[in-house]
Amino acid sequence: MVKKTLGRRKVEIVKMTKESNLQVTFSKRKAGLFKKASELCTLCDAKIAMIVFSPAGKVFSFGHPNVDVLLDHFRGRVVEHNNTNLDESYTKLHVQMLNKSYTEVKAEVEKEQKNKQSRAQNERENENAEEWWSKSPLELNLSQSTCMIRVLKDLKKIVDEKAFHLIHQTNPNFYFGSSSNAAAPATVSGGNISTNQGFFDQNGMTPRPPQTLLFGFNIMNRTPGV
Amino acid sequence: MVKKTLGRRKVEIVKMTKESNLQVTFSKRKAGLFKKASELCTLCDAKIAMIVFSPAGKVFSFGHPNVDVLLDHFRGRVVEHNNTNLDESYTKLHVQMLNKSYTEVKAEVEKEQKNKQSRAQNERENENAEEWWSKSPLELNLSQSTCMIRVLKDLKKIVDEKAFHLIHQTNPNFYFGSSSNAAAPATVSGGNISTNQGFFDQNGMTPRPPQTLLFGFNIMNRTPGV
DNA sequence: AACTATTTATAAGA
DNA sequence: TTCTTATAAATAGTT
Repeated sequence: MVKKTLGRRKVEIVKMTKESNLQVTFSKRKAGLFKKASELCTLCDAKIAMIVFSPAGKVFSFGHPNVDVLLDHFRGRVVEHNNTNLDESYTKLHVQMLNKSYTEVKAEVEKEQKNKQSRAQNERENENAEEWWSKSPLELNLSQSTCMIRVLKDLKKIVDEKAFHLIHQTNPNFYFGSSSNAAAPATVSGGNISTNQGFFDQNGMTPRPPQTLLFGFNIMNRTPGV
Repeated sequence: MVKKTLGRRKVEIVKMTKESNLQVTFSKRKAGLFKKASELCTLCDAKIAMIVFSPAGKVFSFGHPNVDVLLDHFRGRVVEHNNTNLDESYTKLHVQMLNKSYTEVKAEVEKEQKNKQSRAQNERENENAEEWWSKSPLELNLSQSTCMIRVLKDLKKIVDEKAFHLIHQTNPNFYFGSSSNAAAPATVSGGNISTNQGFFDQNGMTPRPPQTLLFGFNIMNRTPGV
């Protein structure tokens, strides 16, 4: 009895050389990663926000219950939300979110794909979706804000602890500020820029202010080109 | 020959009932998730930012190359960065970041743990780390900003597409605005709040503005209580 | 997109 | 928590 395939082969975790494999591997592993995240959310009642950029610059996000409130708080808007004009500040941000677990979304998407509609129809309807997006407000109450502050404090403490150990270990492999082509690397007390592995490795395009910033829900079964 | 254990058992992906198992499962699966993310980054040159909240509210983050630049751009600060006072705006945010892959950090942390120092020593040194943190500026150049804008546009398009399908599927299981105990749930065109699975499930604490917002590097081998 | 042989992750138990 | 072990699950290479 001959073997049909060699089966899974062990791979070394280094940058893939074969471009042909990279895309499919990216898709497969991204799906796996989102699934794992979803399972962790369900099993352990965890909250996870995740953003994945493909090498080509496409963006995929996973969020349970949603990504955006999390990030908004992380960015120091907590205090602002304790004030009065919560709705306004949030409306300006065009923050909208969905609250579906990955598995639910995936199941739904799969169901959808079976009785899929014509592409033209989708195009038309997308315009309505756009309107729906940008109009919806987000509210955040005091209890939620204060909770987040506590969480932030925890995070800061953790990071401070870890940061010290890492930075004082004669290993200069850190990233301070922008890296790839900054004119004047900022010198930091106790260290300076040593890595050139910048986040942005693409050439720029026409700058245009984003109108709505949306994420915080799961995009899966949708990998149109990595 | 008797079996020493039953081995891994199949588990249904639902909220774990046994509290005793939940914590260890959370730790294990979080480690696995971070490892998978790290592998995806290395293998496929992907960029990933991930934040995980344990049910107890502890925060863990993974970022490659770092989380913070990503989020900062997502939050609509792209235009701002195309202007002049980049350094100032960023300094105000106290944005600092590390650029180490998960595996590097993990290896380092492990090494560190072997010749660990006394806790008192760490405490003292932490104060210096704090100072180092809050002083470092971050720079972002034009090319990077414009690149991010493109990425944002892609993201918005993806979300808009998917959002339509999801919202128009007679499945009201979405999350608009805050949920748990908002006084007046916002009514959105075409739907309103139906889920009560709020992100915040904890009681508030004394509100205090976070001084520095730091993340974007990997915290692993550090799960002091979920 | 499917298929399997393998590798990898991990549930229980210690 | 950390280690072990048997098994479930993910996935690399192929079709």
